Amino acid sequence: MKLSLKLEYACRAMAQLGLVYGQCGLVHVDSLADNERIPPNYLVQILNDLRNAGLVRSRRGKSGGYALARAPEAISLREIIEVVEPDLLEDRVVGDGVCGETVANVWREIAASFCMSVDSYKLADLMPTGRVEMYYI
Amino acid sequence: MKLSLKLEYACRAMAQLGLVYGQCGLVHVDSLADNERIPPNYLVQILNDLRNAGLVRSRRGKSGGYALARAPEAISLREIIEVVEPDLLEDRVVGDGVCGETVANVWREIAASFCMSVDSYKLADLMPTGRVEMYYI
DNA sequence: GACATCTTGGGTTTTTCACTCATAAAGTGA
DNA sequence: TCACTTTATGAGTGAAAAACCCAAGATGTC
Repeated sequence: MKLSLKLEYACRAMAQLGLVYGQCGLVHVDSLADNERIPPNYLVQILNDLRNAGLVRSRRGKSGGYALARAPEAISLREIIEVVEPDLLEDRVVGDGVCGETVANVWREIAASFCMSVDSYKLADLMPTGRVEMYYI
Repeated sequence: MKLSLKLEYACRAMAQLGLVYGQCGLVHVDSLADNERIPPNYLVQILNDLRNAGLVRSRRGKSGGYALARAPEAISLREIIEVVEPDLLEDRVVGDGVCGETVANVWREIAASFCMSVDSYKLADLMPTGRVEMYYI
């Protein structure tokens, strides 16, 4: 399963936000970037996309930062993929030539089962459960 | 499901070869390329890979060409992927940061289910069943 | 108003994709 | 043996995408 760095970053950042969900404090980009080893400048773009999609909310200025817009159990992995790498969910098969149709049909089935799979995973499944070493700022 | 052109070409070419399996004649590259709308020069490379992997056999010179090495029912979609785009089957997750581990675990599960899925599809499933318009040379 | 933080848009570097082309190797038929 | 046909192989190329970096602006808090 070839997943892009961008998608992995998004999953990790969301999981990290999930860990502090309910503590009603916002997390800074730099904090997220440090904890998950993500280039800060790149993470900003990803968080921006997630915010525009309504998965994350943010505030500017001093004591600004990011937080989940919903509970980790209410956000599916599929929603994250949809924001960051929508092509992974759509089945883009050309379907040209004599066997194009049948080949495309098979891939459509495979894609459908993949979609169902990522839809059943929730953000909570991406979060570590036990005691986690975290550095709050 | 974002599949590369190369993989789709491979599926279509293999399916096309499957259609003439058992007729003990070899198919030319140009014939395959025409029937499946694939750039001939590119198709040569793909067929070469498939041959090195033992999925296809070939002969040069006049009356040369390509044919399946096994029956369409005995070749799984997974084998084709393994040759043309192996990254799709391996789960390349970095797994860095605080949530890297858990995120990687989830993707491993998803990848495993994907592998099983493509393993259950056979080349025969990619071939059109009814009467097909084909131009034999 | 000073400062910290998010926001936005553009730019850059590296890699991958999807080919093309030239040349070599090998088989066929005369 | 020679001409011809077909596959074999490796190098090269143009465009696009991936993975970033940076700067200037907007918006908060103190």
